[in-house]
Amino acid sequence: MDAKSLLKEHVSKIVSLTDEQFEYFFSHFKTETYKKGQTVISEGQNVDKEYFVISGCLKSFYVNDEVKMYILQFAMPTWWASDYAALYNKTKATINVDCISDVEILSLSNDDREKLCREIHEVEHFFRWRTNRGYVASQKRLLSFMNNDTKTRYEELLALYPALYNAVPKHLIAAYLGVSRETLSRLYNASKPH
Amino acid sequence: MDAKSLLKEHVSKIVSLTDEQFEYFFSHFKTETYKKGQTVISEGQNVDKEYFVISGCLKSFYVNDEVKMYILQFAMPTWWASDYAALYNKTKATINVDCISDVEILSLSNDDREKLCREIHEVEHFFRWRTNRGYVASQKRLLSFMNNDTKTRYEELLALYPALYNAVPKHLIAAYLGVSRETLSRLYNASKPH
DNA sequence: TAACGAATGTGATCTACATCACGTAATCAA
DNA sequence: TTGATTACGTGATGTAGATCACATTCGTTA
Repeated sequence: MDAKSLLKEHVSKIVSLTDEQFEYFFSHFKTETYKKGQTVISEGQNVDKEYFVISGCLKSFYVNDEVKMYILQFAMPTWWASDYAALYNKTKATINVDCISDVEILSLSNDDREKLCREIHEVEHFFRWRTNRGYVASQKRLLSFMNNDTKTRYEELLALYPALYNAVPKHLIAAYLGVSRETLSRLYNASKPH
Repeated sequence: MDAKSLLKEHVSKIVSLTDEQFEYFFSHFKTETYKKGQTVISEGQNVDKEYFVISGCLKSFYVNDEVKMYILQFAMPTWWASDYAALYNKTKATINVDCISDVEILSLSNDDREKLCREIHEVEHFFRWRTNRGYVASQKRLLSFMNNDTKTRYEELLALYPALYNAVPKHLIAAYLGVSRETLSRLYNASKPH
């Protein structure tokens, strides 16, 4: 499916926009393509856009002083990604976003989002809905982190993103789960049929 | 400060409502008071309201099968609390909310919030803003969980809620940090002057 | 003011996972 | 095809924090 249709279908699930409204809405997005491994947002820079994934897979992640990486999100088609803390507060990025595969994404600037939200009530409703979902998902993941062991979280992750299993290297899955790649490897091989 | 003024001041920081609009907005809230230890939301029941804290302190928490408690949030005055997953998805509560002290809160039903969001664009903007902040805070806490040791998270918590230190028993702080009360006790006493 | 339960402190032991070290397999670029 | 880089597996060892057990202090209520 092309970018415009994908976005339209995604938005239509939540709010009804007239064709003119959607055209206007869509006119604020810009198509961008990246190759596997390229960087979309990197730590320290200004962030003024968020991204809607059309094809491929992004990851957003934090890297600490000891160069350990923690993945906040894998963004598959119809998912949104950015450094929202930096975007909303107009501060420098503290997280990175890059491409796990070749990707096509639509970018929307913070100013344009806010303008669209002001101009079209339905658009504001859509973005409120979107953040609500993100908030609930984030709380759920936090709880799972506190409550469940690594194996359970690994199974949860595969249930949430079944496509990931073959799409991304295992050390990235470990970085999402917050464990070392060695631990994930042992875990994974322990439950294999022998 | 009385409930109405506190809510008005809180909302005014983000959006401008006319006096009539605010009166109308406020008319959908209901004052509720609880004693220390009473339950506001408990697991398994239907959830149809969210709460704005006027005075006192709530906690929202999850209890797992082994009866271990994990605190998602301490809600102080001007903070909002509910089981948002249950509220938004109209499912049964999986988390509990109860009172750490005597409290006064304002309740707003889900239906009324949605109605107000439809009727007054500014109100929708306010709630979008509120969820955005919650989302960013939740992501930040998740990262801290993955990246920092218990001591660092303990110091972060006290920086975020300085009032907590004397306001709540230490085993609740442990439940927020996701560690056992014994571990927190040792941590805390290790850094004491002798 | 007595007494009971809740909150806290602290030792001993156990365990999941990190870290380090090294080897092998797969992928990619020239 | 080959060399280099990246992904992955696995043993040995270290450690933060869990768990269990029990003592002590504090607060509430009768």
